[in-house]
Parts: sequence; C-alpha cells; structure tokens
Amino acid sequence: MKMSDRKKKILQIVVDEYINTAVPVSSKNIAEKHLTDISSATVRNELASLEELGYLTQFHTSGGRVPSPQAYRFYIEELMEKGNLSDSDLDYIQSAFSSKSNDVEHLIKSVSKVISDLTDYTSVAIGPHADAERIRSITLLPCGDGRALLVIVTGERILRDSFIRVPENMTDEELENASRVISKLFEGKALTEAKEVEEEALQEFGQYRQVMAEVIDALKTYTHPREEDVVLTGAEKIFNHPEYEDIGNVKNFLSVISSKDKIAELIGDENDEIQISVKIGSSGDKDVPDDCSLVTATYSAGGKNLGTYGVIGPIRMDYPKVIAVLENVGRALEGIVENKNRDKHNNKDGKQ
Amino acid sequence: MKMSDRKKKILQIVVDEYINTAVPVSSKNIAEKHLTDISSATVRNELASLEELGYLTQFHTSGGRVPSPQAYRFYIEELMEKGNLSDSDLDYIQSAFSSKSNDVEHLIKSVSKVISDLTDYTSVAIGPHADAERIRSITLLPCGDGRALLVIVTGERILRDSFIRVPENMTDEELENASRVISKLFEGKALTEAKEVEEEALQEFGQYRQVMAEVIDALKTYTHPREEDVVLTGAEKIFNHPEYEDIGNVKNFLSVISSKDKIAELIGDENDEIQISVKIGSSGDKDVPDDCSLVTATYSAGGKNLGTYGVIGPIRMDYPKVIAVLENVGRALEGIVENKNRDKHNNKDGKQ
DNA sequence: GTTAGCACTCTCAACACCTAAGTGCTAACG
DNA sequence: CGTTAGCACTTAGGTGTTGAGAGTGCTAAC
Repeated sequence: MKMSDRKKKILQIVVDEYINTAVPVSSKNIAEKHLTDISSATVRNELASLEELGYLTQFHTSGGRVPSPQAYRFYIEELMEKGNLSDSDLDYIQSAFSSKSNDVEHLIKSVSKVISDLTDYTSVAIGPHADAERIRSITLLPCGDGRALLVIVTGERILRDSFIRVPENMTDEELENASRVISKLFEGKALTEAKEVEEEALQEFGQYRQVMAEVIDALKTYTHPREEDVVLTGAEKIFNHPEYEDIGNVKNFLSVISSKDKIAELIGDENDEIQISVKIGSSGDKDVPDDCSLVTATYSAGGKNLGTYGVIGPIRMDYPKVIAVLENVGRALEGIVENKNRDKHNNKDGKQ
Repeated sequence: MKMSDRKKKILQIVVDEYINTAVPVSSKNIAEKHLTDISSATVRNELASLEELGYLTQFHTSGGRVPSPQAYRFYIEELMEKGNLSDSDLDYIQSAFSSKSNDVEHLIKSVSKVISDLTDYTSVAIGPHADAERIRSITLLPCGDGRALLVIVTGERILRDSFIRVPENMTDEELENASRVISKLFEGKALTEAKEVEEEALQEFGQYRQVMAEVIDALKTYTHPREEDVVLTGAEKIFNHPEYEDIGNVKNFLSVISSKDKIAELIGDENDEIQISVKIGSSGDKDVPDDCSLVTATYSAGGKNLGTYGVIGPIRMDYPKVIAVLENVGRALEGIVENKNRDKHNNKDGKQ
C-alpha cells in the first residue's frame, strides 16, 4: 500500500490535532474542521488504511485514533510545519540572555530555564564537552593529609576541580614546585592533548611520577560528561500535561529523571554533526524509556561546542514549538557568544 | 477535660496503628487488638472526647479516626516509644561508612543515601556551616578578562570557589602577589573572623583595595548555606507511601522539594543546641508546607558541626523509626570522624 | 473512488440498590 | 457513675442497569 498525498495530509492533521488536544481524533472531526471537501466516510477509509500501515492505533472501536510512535517519527521527518515563536517568547529569550554574567555554569542554568519556561516541558542540559577546551591555568594547592586540590580553569572559564593524592612526606614547597612544572606542561593545551604529553611529563617528574600520574588521570576523567554537569529544570512542568494525571506515568518519569547518570548517557552521546535530535521511546531508540520523548540540540559557536540542551516529556509533545524554541535559543546563544568574542578582540586591539 | 492515662494510651494506640496501616482506626480495632479489657463502646466514648480535645478527626461518620497534627506533636513529645533498628539496618550503616573516602562532599551524599534507604523517605541534607571552619589555604588564580578565581580550602576539606572581579590592568604577577598577601592574612582564621581583619586588610592593600573588598564579600557569602549545599536523595521513595497515590499530593510535594532554596531555608535555621527537630506542617510550623513533616538532626563531633540531615515526607511518618535511624547514623558518623582525628594525631606523632 | 445510511460497539454518567463499617445514643447493669 | 450491649443512623464503595453519545465498519448506491 502506498502513502498517497491525501494519506499524508490526513496523518498530519491527526498528529497536529492530537498534539494540541490530547483527545483521540475522529473521522468526523477531520472532515468537518480540516477537510471539508470530503466526507467522514472517506476519511474513515483512509484512517483504516493508515492504521493498517502502523501509523495509527485505537484504544477501542469507538474511541477515535491516536498516532503511534512511528507516526510521530514520520511527522517530524516529513509532515511537520515549522512553528514560529510569538513576539513575547522572542522577547523573553532576548531578555534572559542579556544579563552580562558570562559564567558558564550560570549560562547553562539560564538556558535550561528559558527552554523549560517556553516549551512548558522539563528541560535537560549538559554543558560543553571539555575535550576541546584549552587549559588557561592549572594549579595544585596543598591541603594536608596527603592530599592536594587540582584546580583547572579553561578558556571557557569552566573550572573543574578534584582532590588528588600526594605522598604524605611531600612538603608544601615541593608541591608548589610540582604545580609550576605542571603549569608549564599543560597551559594552553587542550584537555584531550593531555595524553600526548604523558610520556614527557612522567619523564620530567622524576621522583613524583605518582603525582603526575594522578593529575593525568584526573584530566582524562574531565573529558567525559559527569553527573554534576547535568542540569534539570522544571520537573514540575510535567503536571501541566494530561498524560501525567496518571500516577504510574509520573512514577515512571520521575524514575527516569532522578538518575542523572542515565540522562547524561542519553544526551551525552550526541553526534555533533546533528543539530537537532529527536528520540522517541518504545522500540525505536533503545535507551529512551517507553512513553517518553527526548528532543535535544547541540549548540556551537565559532567552532566551539556550547553544550547540549533540550526537553524530555511525553511522546505527545509539541514538536513544532519545541524545535522552534531550540532553534531560536540556539541562535540567541550563538549571537551572544560571538559578540563576546568580538568584544574581547576589540578590547585587546584597542589597548595594544 | 483532663487527659487521663487511659486517654493517652488510646491516643498512642491510634497514632501507632495509623502510622503502620494508613487506615483510619476504629474503636472495635482498639478494643479487640490492644485493649481487650474494655469494650469498644467505652473506647468510643474516649475517642469522642479525644476528638473534642482536638487530637483526632474523622473524614465522615463511619470512617474511623485519624490523628491530627496536634496529636502527632503530642505523640512525639510524650507518647512515642523509641524504636530499635534491626541488625541488618545497623550493619548497613556500618558498611556504608566504612569506605575510607573522607571527602566531605561524598560523605554528605552517602549519609543522605543511607538515611533515605533505611527510612524509606526522601532525605534532605545540608553540609556543615562553614562559619567555624578554619581556612587552610586561600588563593587567587588569574583567569583573564578582569576575573580571578578565588579558591578556599578549609580544615574540613570543603572547598568553595567563586569568581571575583579584578581591575583589567592588573597583571598576573600582581595578582600573584595579592594572593600571597591574602594568604598571609587569612590562613588559619575562621571564615567568620574575616570581618575582624577587614580594616587591617584594606589598609595593607593600598591600590588594590577593590580586590580585597571583593574577597571579603565572597568570604561573607560562604557563611550562609547555599543552594548547592543542599542534597536531596530518594525523591522517588514517596511513591512507597499511600498518601502519594493522589496526584495532588505528589504535585505539592514535588513543588516543595524542587526549590532547594526553600529547603535550605527550612533546615538551615536549625538551632544547634537541638539535636533532633520535628516540624509538622499546617498551622504549627509556619514554613513547613501543609501535609508535610520534616525531621532533622544536626550532628557534631569534637565541637565541630557536621551538617544537618533528615527526611521529608507525609505527616503520617514513622517517627520512631526515623528518629532511631537519625540517632544511629549520628553516632556512626561521630565515631568515624573521631577515629579519623585520632588517626591523624597518631600519624603525626609517629612521624615527628 | 466516493458517499450516505445504518447497525454495531464501546464509553460514560446517572441512578438505584445493597453491604460493610463505624459511630452515637440510650437504657440497663454492677 | 463508669461500663456495656444493643440498635438506629450515616456513609463509602461496589454492583447492575439504563440511556445517551461518539465513532467505527460495512454495504449498497452514486
């Protein structure tokens, strides 16, 4: 059986209508409100055939039809008409990013909040991959008890820190020296380049090889997204959607979002080439839980990864709106990052 | 009307029974299972009188009785019999704290998890007040763009960090010098003592007063608990309790725990003298939301505050169990902290 | 290929009815 | 005067019935 243009049109109507109303769509509804030139009986024939093709399901005979996950996928691929944001939404994006705090941690949080507020779904976000970032400063601070704090500041001003073990008999002065050596070795390099200097570094370090090894280990762990990097905003938004009037669904959803590890796994393996990714639960995308849909966008500006942002919610999601929000937020974000870079250059030029 | 001993006994039975079964308690139940020497009619008279005193309520005439918040308060004050933990629970506490990681951040998380697992409620935790902690190391690291990273490591190995603004024309070397001066000034002092050296510090700093002022500002903010210090574990545990089969209650609960600010406010203002505090929503404790109960304990060892830990859940909470868990966890925690201190001293003695 | 018409199925709300649980009250008892 | 048995009363919750409404599938006619 082929997908005629009319079938596509009808499928599109069903999905649009169901997204907006959350009520199973009837043939009468379609014929009266959207396709006034054909009768409900004709629509019924087409619906029956779409059902046979796997795009629609019905709970019971007299209950209207509901899109299947397969239908949503097809809808997103081919049928969906792009949404536009209202002026007030656009204003909101502008005003949210106009605050001048350029601390990346805060930026991630505010982007996540904007997305959640505008889409009315729970937003998930994960910061930039640290891989490509260049180390601006790397320091070991003595803390006593055979421990030192490793502080790394990268070009993007993200700082990461963790304790490493040092020999108990190492004095603060020795540690300071070691810190200086490490500084020389790594400053200006990207985190991923740590491996390349590994041999050289271990050589140079003589008796404190162990310390160096720990530092390199720590550097390596930074290239993976960590639990703390996952930001979740607006979990309570799910109550605004009728599928979560059922306690079982709430439970399921909660159990998904309460594991940040799992979320990191879900959104962390994005292929950077794909700008917007839609994953729909059940059968298709292995890891996405049933009855859940995950829409994410990976942003970048000036060749730099800015992180992955998106929403998680019911399969019956307002994809046009969500995608419009993600696109607009992305543009705004790229805008401010590029402006910032330009400012920086101008300032430098002006002073030199 | 007086509270006779028999009334107290009956009230205790009602609360115990309701805590365990979540079913409104009937006079017949009490007479048959607990007070076999008197008849249900007598119990009924007593129940009616307890209701008049405000300790009991009923949803409808034939529905049995349910304790009021006032009854829970009285129960905790006077009636409750202390619970004992099972051997397996005690073992669990021991094994959970035997891991030797003495990183405070991790310790808080694992304590919170233990409490949540053993009580089956959502656990809230907030780390030690920084007030009394002595600064072990304080450093300013240059980050470019008129910013520097302030890194503070305290005796408890808690590290806190934030960016501060520095004059754009300040060189890295100047910053390093400033860092050294600041180090000298503050090392070994408690965070709360920052104010005392304020005048002296501003004096000494000459042209970079501004930097010093920012550092002192930052120090001041650390004495308040911050959003990031609040740890929440086991939010999904609420589904194990029947009051949260109602979507409205889940919604309410979620909205409470989704604001870490609010939680910090709730548990952060503990009077350190009180070891265990019970706050029951509705009328009594202003800030605790209706239908919620908050039980927290503030731990300390060797004069040092170790943070505040507890659970948040329905008013119908298993107070004896929760309090037993909090007490045992507290003892275990104090034990390991004291052992650690002793080890530290022994090591030092051995080496010197 | 399209459509009108109709029988069929299913949900949902309303209603009556019944039962079980628990209470309050009263009158009798020691 | 406290205690108790007995009984009438109240209410939630479950069940069965009914009718209306919605939507479909099928068929025969256009």
